[in-house]
Amino acid sequence: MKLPPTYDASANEPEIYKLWEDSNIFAADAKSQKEHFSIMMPPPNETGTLHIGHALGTTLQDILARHARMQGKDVLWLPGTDHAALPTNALIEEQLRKEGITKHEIGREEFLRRTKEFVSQSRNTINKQIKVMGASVDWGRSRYTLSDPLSRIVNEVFVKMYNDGLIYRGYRIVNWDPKLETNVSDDEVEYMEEKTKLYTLKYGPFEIVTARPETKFGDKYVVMHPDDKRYAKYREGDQFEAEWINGKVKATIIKDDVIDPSFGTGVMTITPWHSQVDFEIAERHNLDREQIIDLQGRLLPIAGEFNGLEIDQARPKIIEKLKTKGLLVNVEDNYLHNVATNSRGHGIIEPQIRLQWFIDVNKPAVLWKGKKLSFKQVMQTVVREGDIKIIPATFDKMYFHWIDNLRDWCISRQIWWGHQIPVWYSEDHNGQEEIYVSVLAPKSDKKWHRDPDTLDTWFSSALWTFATLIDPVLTKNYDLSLEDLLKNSPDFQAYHPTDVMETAWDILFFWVARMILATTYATGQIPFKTVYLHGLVMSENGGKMSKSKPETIIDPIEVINEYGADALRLALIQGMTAGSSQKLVRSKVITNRNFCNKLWNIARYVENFGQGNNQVAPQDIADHWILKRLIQTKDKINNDLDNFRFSDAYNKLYHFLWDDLADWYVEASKVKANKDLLIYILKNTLIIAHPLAPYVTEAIWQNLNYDDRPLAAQSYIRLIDHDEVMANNFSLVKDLVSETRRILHLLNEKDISLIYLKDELIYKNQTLIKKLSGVKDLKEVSVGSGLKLTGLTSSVWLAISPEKAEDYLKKLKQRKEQHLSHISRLENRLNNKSYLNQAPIEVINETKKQLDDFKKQLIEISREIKAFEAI
RNA sequence: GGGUGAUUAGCUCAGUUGGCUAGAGCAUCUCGUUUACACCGAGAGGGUCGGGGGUUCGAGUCCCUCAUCACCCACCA
Repeated sequence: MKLPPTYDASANEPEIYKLWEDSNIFAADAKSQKEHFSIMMPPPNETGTLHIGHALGTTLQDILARHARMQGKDVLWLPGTDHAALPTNALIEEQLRKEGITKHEIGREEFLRRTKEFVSQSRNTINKQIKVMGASVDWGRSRYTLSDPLSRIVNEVFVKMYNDGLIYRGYRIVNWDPKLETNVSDDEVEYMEEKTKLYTLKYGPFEIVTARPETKFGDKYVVMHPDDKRYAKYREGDQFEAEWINGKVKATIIKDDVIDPSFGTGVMTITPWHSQVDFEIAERHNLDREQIIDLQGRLLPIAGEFNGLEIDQARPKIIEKLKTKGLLVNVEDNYLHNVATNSRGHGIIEPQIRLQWFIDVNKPAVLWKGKKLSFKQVMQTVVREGDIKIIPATFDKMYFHWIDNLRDWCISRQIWWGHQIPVWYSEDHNGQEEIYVSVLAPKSDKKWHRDPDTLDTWFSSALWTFATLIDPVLTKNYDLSLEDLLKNSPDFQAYHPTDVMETAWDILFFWVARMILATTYATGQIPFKTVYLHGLVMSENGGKMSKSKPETIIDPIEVINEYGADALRLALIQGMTAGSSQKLVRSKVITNRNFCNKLWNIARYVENFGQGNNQVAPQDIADHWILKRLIQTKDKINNDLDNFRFSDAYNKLYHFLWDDLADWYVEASKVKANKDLLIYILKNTLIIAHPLAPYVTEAIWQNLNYDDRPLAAQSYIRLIDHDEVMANNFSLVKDLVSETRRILHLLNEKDISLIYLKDELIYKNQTLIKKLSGVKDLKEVSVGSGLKLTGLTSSVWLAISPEKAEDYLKKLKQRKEQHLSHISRLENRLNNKSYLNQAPIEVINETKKQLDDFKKQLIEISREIKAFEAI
């Protein structure tokens, strides 16, 4: 089949993906004798479509997977999706709101039915998109966090932690979102800057400052710094009466050093039920707490006449009342402060004290390498001791800092979409609450009711690397313990710990850290050996892409439709460095589309020579040279990919393919083609390029019928030998050609001959040199004349009269100056005793060689200049 | 308030333990339609590596300092 002149990605890609799927080459084989390699795809949220960040992650993982496969490993790249409890729940509630109904009206069951319908649609879209990007995942092993098998593991781990005393239930202050009626973890809180009023109020003998007067009804403690001299006469525990919003209150003095004496008056009252800091003060001093605001964000009866009002309505009325009572001292208008919001849905967080489930991160109950450690300690240990390596290493600091400040993890949520907590309650005969914590529901005839709360989404995601590897069939057997399940699952035995976790750095805490926490505990293994973190992809103007600003969003699917998946993949990794954000500019995508087309056209050229022969051998100097370059390139790319240097690998491929192969070897082959070698070089270039640009390479492979098995199933092979001297001879010819071209272009001359003194290399390759350099012809002479080339060991002249070469003379003089300065720099270096004593011998030898080369060239250049001046 | 990272050609970015005569792509300029490719070929110009100081035989790379930008954490009563 004759290839068309340009590579049309959209015409080739879908068929190729189908070919890969049909030939089942991405299926892992746990029983294989080959070395195993495993990587888990971070499961995308089933809330919509994939964004450009997913495209980057998918590309990097695909490169790793294909590279490992070509190294002859048995590769498992496991795909899947996340039920994304909070975001999904928020989305469905939003839908309901638009329809004018509330979740309470339709009930839990109907709500879940709707949600399931929505996510299954969303999942289809996502899976399609993953295919479009060319991801070589094992679809047969696709997993879902809210599926039965994974839910079983979620329950197992919950129960195990509960039995080990690592999960407890308690009254704690949580981040309550009245909008979604759930609490969220600290990490899910997002602060937004807001200008508001700051009120100074009179409170007994003190003045206090607040931005939130509506929380103040129950305040009966006044707190100040113990060392604050202004208030030295007050002692802890002193009491006084104060006129307050709804009449007189009895207040108590508390001294605590969290108070900043320089803020406001240095005195504050506290509301432990609705503030983290206040709650902690109350804990330390054993103080009363009272709820002021209910879970829907309305004031409670303690607010007296304001009972039932929403915060926004109540605030101005409260201030009005304070004013009439003469308690309002001052109002500052533009007070800048941060409002806590839920990062999903942006409900304003109202701290509340609630009975919740927590994971204790400080209790030493995790057995790790023979020691009992706390979750915090395990998470620190595995990274510090190098069991897990984070790339780039700079994220270590962030990781440790996060763990140092980690508090107990609140894992219960009040939303409906998610894993319902496996806890049941009942009353015993004394009316005392009885708790039943188990993977299965209690069977006794007592009346049990299940805890209505669900688990934080990240609890199930934390199990992703191993829960996905447990045999789903086994999970139906409840006689098996978690240990049994792990032991009897071939996939877990073969693929865990996984080799790499590749993900965006912004979920290092949410997810990566928690996988480490849960996996070390549940399996005794690390979840992965290496964590590779990629940066954010920014819009063309450098800002973050955000859903609220649709014009900033680059849709990967649109880009792929226009330029092809390979072009997008290559654009994303070109110049990318781990952990740093990058801007995706259109010109970059075009460049890489062109790259794919270049490869396509090399193949078109090679296609002309028909089918190859098994007898491949280099003959001419160009053959030896291209083989040498191919081997070097292959080794370097393999090394780069082994070390996660994606951009470097691509850079080397780019220049090999474009500069060496297309511009030199293909051109040389037009003089004399070694057909079999040409095909051999192309085949192996395709193999090397395949992990980076899978579609176009496979398209060529298929079109040229290179093998029965797809390119995606091929392995790197040991390349045939080449001769060093021959290869270097081509380099000499290349230099000669380049210099000739430069001079001809500079002088804007054509139809010039090259003449040379007897030289076997030039004699043998005169057709090649003539064709590549564009000279009229080559002649052997006994005496040279014209412009002598300065860059070569042989004596070669351009047969042009020197009078025509004024520009060239200028150039020569410039070069002479440059050479002189280099020479003096290198000589100084070599005269420096400290340098000679301390620099490594290779560096010194390199310097000597450089100096030598410069000197040799200088002689040539000077001689040429003299010849000019003699005219 | 605490911390981290960035600053290299007009633009987007590489530069792995210090050895660099600082690279690439795009853009610019010159020449060129030689049938694999104009999504092309040949050639050229363009940077005192943010400023200042230091360590070293040697600094884009390490240290200090300043400036600007980005991000993270904490949270302001």
